[in-house]
Amino acid sequence: MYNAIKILVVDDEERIRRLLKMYLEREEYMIDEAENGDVALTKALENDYDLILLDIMMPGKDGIEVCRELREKKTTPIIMLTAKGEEVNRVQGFEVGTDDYIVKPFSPREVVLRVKALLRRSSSTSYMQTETTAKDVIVFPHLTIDNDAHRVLADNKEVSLTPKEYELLYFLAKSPDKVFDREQLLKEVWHYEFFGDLRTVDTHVKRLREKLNRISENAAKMIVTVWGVGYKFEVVND
Amino acid sequence: MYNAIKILVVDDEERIRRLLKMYLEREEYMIDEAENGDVALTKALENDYDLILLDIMMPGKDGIEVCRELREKKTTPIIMLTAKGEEVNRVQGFEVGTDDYIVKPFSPREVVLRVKALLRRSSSTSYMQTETTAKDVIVFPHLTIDNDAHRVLADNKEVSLTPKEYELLYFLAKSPDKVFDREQLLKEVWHYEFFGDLRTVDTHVKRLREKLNRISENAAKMIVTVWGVGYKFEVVND
DNA sequence: TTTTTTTGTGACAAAATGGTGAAAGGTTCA
DNA sequence: TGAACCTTTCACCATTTTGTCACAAAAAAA
Repeated sequence: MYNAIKILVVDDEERIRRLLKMYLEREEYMIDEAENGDVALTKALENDYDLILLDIMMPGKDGIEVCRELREKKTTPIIMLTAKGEEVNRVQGFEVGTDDYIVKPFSPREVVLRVKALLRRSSSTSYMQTETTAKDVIVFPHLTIDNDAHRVLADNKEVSLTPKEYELLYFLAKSPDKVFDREQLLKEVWHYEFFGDLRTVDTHVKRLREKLNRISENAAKMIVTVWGVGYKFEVVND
Repeated sequence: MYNAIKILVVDDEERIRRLLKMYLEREEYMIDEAENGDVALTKALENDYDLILLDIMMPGKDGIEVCRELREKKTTPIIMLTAKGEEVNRVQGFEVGTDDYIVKPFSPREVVLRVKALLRRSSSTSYMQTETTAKDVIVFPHLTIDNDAHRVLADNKEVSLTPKEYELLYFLAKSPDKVFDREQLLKEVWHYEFFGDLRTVDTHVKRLREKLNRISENAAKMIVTVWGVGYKFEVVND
């Protein structure tokens, strides 16, 4: 099964784990198990689970502690399983960073509902994409330009560019396959009224290629010299 | 005054009670006082307070005990007043059913802020608790911003920020991976019509980083300078 | 091939920019 | 009111970025 939603079930009681697993697998989720806090933490850090069902009461490292420690590294959605009413306060009280809780004894149907609800919420709410605003991102093979973050990724690794380098690349990439001569580039990217040295453009192209090339040869190849005219951005076939 | 919001202030020190009463009356709340645990409990059970400010350290029945006993009968929102350090754990450690806490010595501004936030939360939440409540909490690895309580936790330790520092951080964190130039920040965070010195932003960023860094290097790293443009909030990989 | 034109490149000084500490101006509070 | 705190401004400094040039390399033309 590809792209399956992965859920980690953490409880010291084998019976409970088996129960949860059964119901959740019926919903096509992929279930992983952990029988104590330490195992849970290890697994949660190593894998990117879509959700974690976490019992509070466990010998050794308890659920709240696991939650705390995990939150220092990840924001995986967590649903707490609590034995009694009282415990709810502990979870609900402050900033443990849980997303929901379920009180035992729970009905399997309820668990499934909560899991679905939380998955729905977190897939749309996660901090990665809080805003509904359309993002300004240009994606090419080997090269991504995120204009919101002012970030350039070549083969998924960040390329650190200076402002002018960035603007030049962004300008060219906005109009792929279109050639610009040096005058146009000075006017559009440099916003000069009257021109400086046309060769300034060359120098920046040089530096840009250099930085891209350091990370991805393919990305660098996309800035193409058009002899006698200027430069253009072009998607090349490897 | 009809429909006034009633708050019970519990502390054995007369000075503290007077102080709290002063701040809160300025906000049009109706204040009642109790100088020890037993009186507090009696009053709290007889009246329907909208909120209780409860000191932990008191001769006789202490705050935690009062809270416990009260919780058997009522769900009145409670903010704990704690002296330094250790005590926070007892409250924050989720043993009791408190809703928020304030560490002494407190700033009046903070008290009023917390009181307002908790009143807002508990009035809209009624008995439906977690389900419908849209909590305004942003969680990142190493950093949590609880906009309800106006509290920032870096690696689960509280960071005490000034109002401007807090607003700046919150604003940036609300839109991760988005760069804002200094003008935008002045406009959005400072609400300036006409601009002041753009470098004011730098100074605040400096102090914000300083405070975060004092507690968590990883948290501080999330405020990223984008050279030639401005600042952004970004989740970094260690 | 040789010559001419155009582009790539390294070096370097000038300019721009952000970090920072201190001081001045405001605000809040006991 | 004065003290403590917060905010803003400013000037200095280190660092980064930029524009320019001279020369090497490459491509086109003769």
